[in-house]
Amino acid sequence: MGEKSVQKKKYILEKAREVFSEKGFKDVTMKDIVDACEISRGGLYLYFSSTEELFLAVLADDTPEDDEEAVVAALSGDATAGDMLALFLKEQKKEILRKKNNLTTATYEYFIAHKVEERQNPLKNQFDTAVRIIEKLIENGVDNGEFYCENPHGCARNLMYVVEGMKITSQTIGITAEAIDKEFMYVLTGLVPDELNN
Amino acid sequence: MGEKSVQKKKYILEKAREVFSEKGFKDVTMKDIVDACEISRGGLYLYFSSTEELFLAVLADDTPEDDEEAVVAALSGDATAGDMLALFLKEQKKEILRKKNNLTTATYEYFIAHKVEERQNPLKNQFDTAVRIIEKLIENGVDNGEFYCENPHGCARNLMYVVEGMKITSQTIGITAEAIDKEFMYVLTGLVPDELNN
Amino acid sequence: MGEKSVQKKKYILEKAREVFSEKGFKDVTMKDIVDACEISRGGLYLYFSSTEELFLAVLADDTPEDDEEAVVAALSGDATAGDMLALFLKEQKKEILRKKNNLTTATYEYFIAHKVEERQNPLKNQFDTAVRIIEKLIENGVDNGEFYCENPHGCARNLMYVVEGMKITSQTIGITAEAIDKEFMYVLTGLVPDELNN
Amino acid sequence: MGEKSVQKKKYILEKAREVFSEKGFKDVTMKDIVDACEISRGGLYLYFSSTEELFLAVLADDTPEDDEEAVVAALSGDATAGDMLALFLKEQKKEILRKKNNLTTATYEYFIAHKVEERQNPLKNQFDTAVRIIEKLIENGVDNGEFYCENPHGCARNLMYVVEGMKITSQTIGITAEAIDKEFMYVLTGLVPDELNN
DNA sequence: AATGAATGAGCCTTCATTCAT
DNA sequence: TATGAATGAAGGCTCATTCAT
Repeated sequence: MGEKSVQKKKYILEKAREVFSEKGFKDVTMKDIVDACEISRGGLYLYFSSTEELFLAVLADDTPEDDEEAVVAALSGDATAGDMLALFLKEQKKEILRKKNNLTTATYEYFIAHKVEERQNPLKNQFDTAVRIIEKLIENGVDNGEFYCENPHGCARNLMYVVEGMKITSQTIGITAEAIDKEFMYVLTGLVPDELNN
Repeated sequence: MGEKSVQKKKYILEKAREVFSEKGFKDVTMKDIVDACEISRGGLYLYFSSTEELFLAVLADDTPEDDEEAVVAALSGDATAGDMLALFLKEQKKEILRKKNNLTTATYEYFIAHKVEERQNPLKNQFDTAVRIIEKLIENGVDNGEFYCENPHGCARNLMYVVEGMKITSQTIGITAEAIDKEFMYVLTGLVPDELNN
Repeated sequence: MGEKSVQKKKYILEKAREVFSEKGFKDVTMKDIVDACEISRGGLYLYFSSTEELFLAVLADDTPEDDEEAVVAALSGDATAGDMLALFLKEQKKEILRKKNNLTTATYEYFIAHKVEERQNPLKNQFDTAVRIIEKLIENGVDNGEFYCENPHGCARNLMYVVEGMKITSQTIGITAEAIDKEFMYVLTGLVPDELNN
Repeated sequence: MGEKSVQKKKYILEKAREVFSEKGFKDVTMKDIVDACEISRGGLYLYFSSTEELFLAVLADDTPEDDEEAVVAALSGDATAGDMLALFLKEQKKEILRKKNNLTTATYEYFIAHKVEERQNPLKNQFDTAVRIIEKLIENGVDNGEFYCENPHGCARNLMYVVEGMKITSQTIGITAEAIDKEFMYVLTGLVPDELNN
């Protein structure tokens, strides 16, 4: 596959991303992709042979770097732990509320229907990565007295389950920005040393 | 609709429940239901005209009572608050891990794809009901010294988001009984008065 | 499947027979059958789900009785053995030359491509039945002095291989009525007692 | 077309032969050939523009010489007529039973579906050539007293129909080495002078 | 000569939905 | 009420064939 094909493959993935973000996973047909890309049916099959394959490629296309960026930002910045945690939560909030170009629905639909080996499950990897980042942040915060926490790992994991809970709630029930803030506030309050809470 | 029809409708819902619990929502066709019920295609349409309608009816069929039972049990029992909360969490755990006759997948699939008016969203109602129950339990616990908690409502809500997070995680990534226990333990630890934690 | 459906199934088989006799087996698509029957695509699938299934049904539909008739005619008639053998060969000739409503092409195409358990192979059964019939005829002829033959079974088998050879030759190279006559004559000459040959 | 092109054409035919011998004729697509040759789609079309053209070229590529060789061998050898006929039949038997690199299936599929002018029909030519060879052999045998036969041409033709019959039987029903031997034996017995048969 | 991306026709198959009985 | 045959739209997929490079 030459240089040109690589371009086209990228182009298809871009368009596919739009389609998945709009229709989720299960409702998307190869025809939808074909229409979105304005190419021929056969043309699409030269690059991808199923919506499954396409979706995994879309996912692979954008998650790794993002994670890496986040990790780098989290560990190398010289902001305080509190600032960084706040930043992280702000990102999560944006993600939870994001309307356009949001693969959450498609991702849930896909992974609900396709049981995947843990090792290769990108959701698992994202979750674990996030937990590690938060844990590190909390530890830093504890070290310099910003936070009080006896079990940073447990706390980080707990926070991520809350985030997951809000993500899915946002998809199925709906959630407001205020509700997210309130929730994060609740969690953060538990981290702040008692003397500062008063 | 006569007595007979009511019977038949119930029968169809029972069978439909089995189908949804096995295949989720999106993969279920009217034909699947017809086959499961061993009735005619036309016959099914006399009662339900789409899988959407059917699924909502299935949901309506079994959630209300269950919730009610739970509420009643929670408020009228004479067990301690701690026992009752433990019981509640045990139920949640069972639900999260349950393999057979589990509508979770179908429910997620349905409500991810169908945005529903908040008021009529059964997931919303279940969530809120659960929060109220837990809140009440915590308050009771605080009153009699079993628990320590400055914000019972926030704590209850937080717990439910964690539960939601674990539910969806169980569907998409997978989760072990141990992981659930650890998580519940973490939350409960935060509720126990400090002097008891040591 | 009710009375009506049985009618329709018969109707489809009739039409399918025409299609197979015109186009052979491999070139026939479900669409060809649909068009010939003037029914809907889905309609056809209610009765048959592949051209393979259809073709086997077409075959099953007309071979058994024919064979039986032949057997009965061959063994119960009161014509001489010579007359009956001549009749049999005349039938074979007609079959070899038949243009319309001829499943030979389709049959060859089908069984060349689909290896079938010997027991269930209709071609095998037809061949063996024919051999038995001829053998019986020859034996009768020998008994009453019409024929001379030391190995009726071998002779019958040989004759059938010749018939098979002419059938396939007719399909691939082409064969004339004269060529068939000449060939049958050659075989028959070997059966007639020497004194009559001169 | 330069020297180089001739080489490539030969190469393609070799590979095509393998494909046809494995898949018959009708199931072979241009893509199959392209894949087998590991050349480009467009590249193949420079040499052959359909599987029909390819198949005819494959046939033309290997039959003429073989026949010629056979003829030469049959007429120039100094073996006895009986030995030579036995050799010929042994070759036929090998051909009938041959599994690998066997164009029989493809050939039947092709010529069943494509009616060809007699003159240009390679099957016709092969058949006629074979008949001539056998006829000659029998005549030689009769001349030197090995055989007894009043109609060498008829006998040769008959033998070839039997061979054809066994070939197609081998494709559609299946045939054993023993069945072939038995059949050849039957035919040969008819050629041996009576005094030798006892 | 050679490549291989691209096209679009064409077949397969499944379903929701209707309707005569 | 209940049946189930029938329809036709829709999506999946594969190929022969072309064409710009």
